[in-house]
Parts: sequence; C-alpha cells; structure tokens
Amino acid sequence: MRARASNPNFMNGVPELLILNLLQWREMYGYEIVDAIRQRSDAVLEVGEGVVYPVLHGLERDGVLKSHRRRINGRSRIYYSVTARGARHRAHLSQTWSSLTAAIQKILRGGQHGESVP
Amino acid sequence: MRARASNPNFMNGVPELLILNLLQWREMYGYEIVDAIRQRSDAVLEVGEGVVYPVLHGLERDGVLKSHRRRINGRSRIYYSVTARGARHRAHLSQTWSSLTAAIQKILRGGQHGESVP
DNA sequence: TCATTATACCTTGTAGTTCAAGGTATAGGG
DNA sequence: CCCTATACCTTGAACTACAAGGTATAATGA
Repeated sequence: MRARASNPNFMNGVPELLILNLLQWREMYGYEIVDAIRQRSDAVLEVGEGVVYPVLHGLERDGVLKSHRRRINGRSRIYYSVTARGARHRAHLSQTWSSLTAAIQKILRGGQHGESVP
Repeated sequence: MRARASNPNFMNGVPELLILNLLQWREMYGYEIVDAIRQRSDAVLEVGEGVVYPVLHGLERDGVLKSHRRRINGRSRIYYSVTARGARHRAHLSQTWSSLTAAIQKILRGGQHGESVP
C-alpha cells in the first residue's frame, strides 16, 4: 500500500520494457543502460544497477538477449543485443504497454459514466 | 522477470490510482469498483476482489478514504469516498503517473540518440 | 606517489504488491 | 430447493524493485 520513497510504484515490468526498447537500436552494456535511462528521461526515471543487471541476466537466460564480452581501453564490458525471439518479445511487450496505458487513461479521464461534477 | 499469466506486470500501483480516480466522482463500494474497472476498460483491465479490498482497507487506514455501511435491498454495502487528504493524494498520484508514462514514452519512441535504422 | 573518483561488473535481503484460490452470507430466479 | 449473482473478506505464493552492499581497474589530481 505504501509507496516507496524513490520511484512511487508504477515501475513493475518497466525496466524490462525500457531495456528491450533501448537495445532494439544498438547493443549496449549494463552501466551504459543505467545512464541512458536517466539521461533520456531527464532524470524522471532512475533505474539502478541492482535492477538492470538482474533483468539483463534473466532476459539472456530466457533467450531474449545475447551477450559478448569486449575489452575497451583495458575495460571489460558485456554488450547485450536482442535476439530474434527478443524482437518479438519487445514488440509484444510494447503493444501490451500501449494497450494498458490507453485503458488506464480512459478511466483517469472519466466521462459519460454518471459523474455529476468534479 | 517472468511475466504473469493474466496481467503481464505493469500493474504496480495502478489499482490504487484507478480506485482513487473512480471515487473522485462519486462514492462506490468494492464489488462495484471491480465491475467498473472491467467495464470502462473494455475488459483490458481486470482487477480482482483480492486486490481491491486490501487496497480499500489500506487507503482508509491511511486516511485517504472514508467509508460508511449502507443497506440496499437487504444487502449490506460499504461505500467509500475520498477525503480531503485523499483528493490531494489522488492529484499527486495522477500527476506522477503522467510524468512517468511521458518519460517512458519518450524512450519507447527513441529518436536522436544514434540509432541508425530500425 | 597516493588517494579519490569514475567506470563496470555483481549479489543479497527486504519490503511491498498483485494474484489466485479459497471462504462466508444473503437475495432472487428458475 | 438449488444455483447464480451479489457482497464482503483472508491467506499464501510468487514476483519485483530497491537499497546497500561488494569487487576490480582506469583515470584524475593533489
């Protein structure tokens, strides 16, 4: 019931949705994804590493992502990219998100259901 | 990581948001809320009684809702309505929802971040 | 030179939430 | 008289986001 201090709920499944949509364009590594989500959302969305890494591992385990290690400036990075199955999963997830938010928006707007005055 | 069979995630905090926005217009009882969510969303959103009742109890405990029992056709119903504090809470929650979905949408759309072609 | 910061990976435990699957009781229709 | 609809409720399980840790290397700067 109690909203959390940082992100006030609403975030269930969202990290997975965001990650898949970021990776659809080009491969990225975990640390980069954390930054990308913060920057592209103007710091509205803050998804920590403790969220991103487990999601990446889970998606790879499920065959949605694949990874390969690369060395950049003596630094080891693990780049993730979307598999064919992952592309289908991303499309399905994004559509579900659209559908749900549209339905929610409909209720938020109210209208023609007997509400007299706000 | 694994999406659930029924509602594929994305539903965290949403019942609270929906309930508060429904009750902003007129008082309703639990069973009625369950039906209203299903009907107004064209069955896209399905929030069971096992979700609605605990949320109602929690919101009343927090002073966001108040309730009174009424007898209709020999049936006992518990009607809930929004308190003054609840009205503020509803406004704040709705605004957060708008802000978050806007930020998410921005990332879903992609654009100007180095993605070559879909 | 040495300490600090930034990069980059990771795991653990906790708290909160949804959900299915139950349970109780009354009213009304067939 | 049974079954459905109405109307309330609780429990346990599963999942998830999150904070708070931990490791190691490169670069910065004092």
